[in-house]
Amino acid sequence: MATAGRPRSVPDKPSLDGLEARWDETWERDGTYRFAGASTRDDVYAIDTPPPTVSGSLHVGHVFSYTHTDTIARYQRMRGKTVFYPMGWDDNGLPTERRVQNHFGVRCDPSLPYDPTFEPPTEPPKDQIPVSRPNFIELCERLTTEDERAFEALFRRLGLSVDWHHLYATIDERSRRASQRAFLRNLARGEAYQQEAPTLWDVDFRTAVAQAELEDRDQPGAYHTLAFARTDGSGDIRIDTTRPELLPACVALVAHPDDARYQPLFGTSVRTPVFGVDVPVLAHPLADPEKGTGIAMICTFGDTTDVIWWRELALPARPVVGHDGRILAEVPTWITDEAGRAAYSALAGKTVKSAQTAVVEAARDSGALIGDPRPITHPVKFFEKGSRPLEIVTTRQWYIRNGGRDADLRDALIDRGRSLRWHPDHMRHRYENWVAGLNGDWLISRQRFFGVPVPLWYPLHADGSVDHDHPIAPAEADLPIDPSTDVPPGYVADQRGVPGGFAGDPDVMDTWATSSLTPQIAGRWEDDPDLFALVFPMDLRPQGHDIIRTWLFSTVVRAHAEHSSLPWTDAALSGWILDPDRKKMSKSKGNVVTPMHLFDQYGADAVRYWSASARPGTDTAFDEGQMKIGRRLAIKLLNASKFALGLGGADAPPTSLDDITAPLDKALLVRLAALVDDATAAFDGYDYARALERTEAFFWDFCDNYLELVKGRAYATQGPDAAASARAALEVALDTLLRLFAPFLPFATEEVWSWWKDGSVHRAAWPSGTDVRAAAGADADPDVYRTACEVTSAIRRTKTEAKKSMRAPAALVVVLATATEIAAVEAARSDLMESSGIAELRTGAAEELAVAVTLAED
RNA sequence: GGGCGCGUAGCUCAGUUGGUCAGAGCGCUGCCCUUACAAGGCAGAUGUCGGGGGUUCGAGGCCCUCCGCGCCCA
Repeated sequence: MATAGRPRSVPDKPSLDGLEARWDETWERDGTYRFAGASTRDDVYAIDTPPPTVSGSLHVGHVFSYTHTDTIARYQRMRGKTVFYPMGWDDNGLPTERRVQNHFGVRCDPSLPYDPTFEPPTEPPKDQIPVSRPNFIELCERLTTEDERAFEALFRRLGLSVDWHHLYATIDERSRRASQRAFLRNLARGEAYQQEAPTLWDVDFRTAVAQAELEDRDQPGAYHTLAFARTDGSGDIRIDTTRPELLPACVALVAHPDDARYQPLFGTSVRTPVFGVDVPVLAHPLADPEKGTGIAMICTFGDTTDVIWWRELALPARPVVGHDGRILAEVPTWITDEAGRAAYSALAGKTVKSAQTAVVEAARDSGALIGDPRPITHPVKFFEKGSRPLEIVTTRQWYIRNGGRDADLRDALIDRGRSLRWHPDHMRHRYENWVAGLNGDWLISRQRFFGVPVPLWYPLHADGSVDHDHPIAPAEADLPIDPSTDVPPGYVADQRGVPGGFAGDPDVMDTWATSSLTPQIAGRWEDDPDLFALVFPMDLRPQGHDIIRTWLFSTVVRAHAEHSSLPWTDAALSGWILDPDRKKMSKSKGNVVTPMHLFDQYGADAVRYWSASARPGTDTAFDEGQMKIGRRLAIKLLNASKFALGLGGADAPPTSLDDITAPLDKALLVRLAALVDDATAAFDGYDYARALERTEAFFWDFCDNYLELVKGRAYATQGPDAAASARAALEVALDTLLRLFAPFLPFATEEVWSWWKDGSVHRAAWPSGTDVRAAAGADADPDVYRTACEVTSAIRRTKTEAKKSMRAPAALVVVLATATEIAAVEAARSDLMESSGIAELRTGAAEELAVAVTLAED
């Protein structure tokens, strides 16, 4: 804390302009934020930075949440940690796939071999050129380079203290290797398995999707009442359904076992209208007696409840919807009735929507439709990126166990969540609710083309069919591999696709299957064991609260499986940016604010100030007003610093802590020590907003009151010793405040630091309350400061009410107060008299502080 | 329907274990060209702390209940 005796260079007119470019360059040149390595894990603070989707556009949400993390990173660095703060780009997945297709006019065809000479045409052609998956990945990396530059420029402008030497991309070789290695180890341990099963399916993307990627959307629909004739001829049973088009896939009717209305019918059978298929009437507790007529038709498969009924009641599978979302062309064998077969033929090839119209017409004609359809609005499951309702089709898929079908694993994962420190704490409920509500394992295979390939091949039987039961895995040393191009051990390329040969797994993995390994990817798991040992498990996962069920949970699943640990000790959940109408800001809503102009207008420190003002986890309205305040704060910091450092000129004699003798100065510092303790505790609890708020409040008071009180004395109007006390206290205060502000205002604080100190404030030590308290001295009395401020405030009020200038002299000020307060006034007497222009200051005893001011005659 | 969060000045929000806790900033009003700062400074006004019960000597802070808003999950 001792101040260096270095010549000062305080500018005449401090300014925020140009600070960002200048300091970014200096920090880069000096390696200020480089991860220099450390001797032990305890010396390191490692951050699992969220890789932004680089094919998305820049928006203020990026500056918002990344600022929160950066304040923590800077705090930890100042606490003496070697901070591991990498950056990643998320270029793996559907958004990039679509961009690459459109930009280059290509499409990925994994059946093609890699062409090392391929060059896309300069203009995208009308018809997309099919290219191999490795070629497609190369084009992705080429295209995203420019997006990455834009993101890096943004983050540098924002002043993120990221170590840009630790950069990864989720489709790069390192990520593919980690992703495939983790999968193969899951497979070897039995945590990954394949299964042919009903699967939620997006008919537009033509891929399976996982439970975590679902969302319910309210959709218009209609209840249709259909009459099923009892096969014993004793009447009919009426059911309500919103999906009459699935009538040909009906395998049973089901009612609640306790439902007296239907109990007599259990075990009997009915005939489906229109299609004439006999199906049983069964009992199952999931049937809701309150819903519709209380009895439902089970179709394979209309929704996830159908899947449960199908499994638990051991029903046959009668699929009628194809992977394209259209009714299968071939008339099913289970429809034997001639009229039924004719009715089905009329549906073949129709979308489910037009099939519904056709079935309803047919049912109406046959008299099976009772009354008119009754419109309703109901929640329907969608792929979160999709535009049509999901269907359920039976396909072979790869799964990773996540506790959805195993109570022990689920409990273990819930325990992991409980031992994670959540900021804010209540976010842990989202995790627990999600894990407790899982109803299946994590489906990781996707029938897409771009992504990390499932790293497996399969032998082909003599008849050319695929032997899924004996997958062939590559050696870890060969990773990453692409089974569409690489040849499995023991085979030659010519055997691809021929009977007795091999076939590559055509699927890629879910992007979360790779993103769930960001701690391993960033920490160079297995590629650099020394680094990995220093950074894993990491300290912090910062992320949005909307992806707890996906990113956070899946990362916990992978670390639990591979490392038997949590991937990090702390998770900090940031909120969303809302537009002024309090709607979530998102690209699809078209209410996104791009950030670059905000830096031009307010400066990076100001934008950071707005971000850091938001409490952790709180959704926050976009507010340029806050940025104006932040800008004012940064300018104020420059100006106040100029004043404090400019006293006595550039070659003012160095001060020492021993110079601090004035009670008012001691009082300021003892209050400052309390602030340091407060800000430190706030940061230790990940509450950067509180640390900022306290520091800011102290600083404004410091400027408005302390600086005004000591200004004259600091100019040496009361002699050199009194001046030295003020200057020394000012330096301690400024030194401390700069450090406290450094995580929030990295540019302004660094600028001021450079006026009088060597090195970077961002590598300086976080202040110690104990040290500041020691500088204040054991006899420091905070009441001196408080009382002096109250008296000053009263005098100012009098002058304001009299419409006088603050410089107007006061002939007489009488302070009536308690003995303690009078002692305080006496201790600050000379500063009070000088700062308020008091000719005569008297005191008198009273129970409450009262200040009587007589202004001088004009 | 279940879980979680939130309702405090016109606006945006602080108020950590119940006892100067009724606050800050913006906005508004008035004053001041004060030698760090006029893209400033000083000062001022504004609230049955969502409603109603309860616990307590004492409640924005605790308990119950109701109303409204948001998010997550069914």
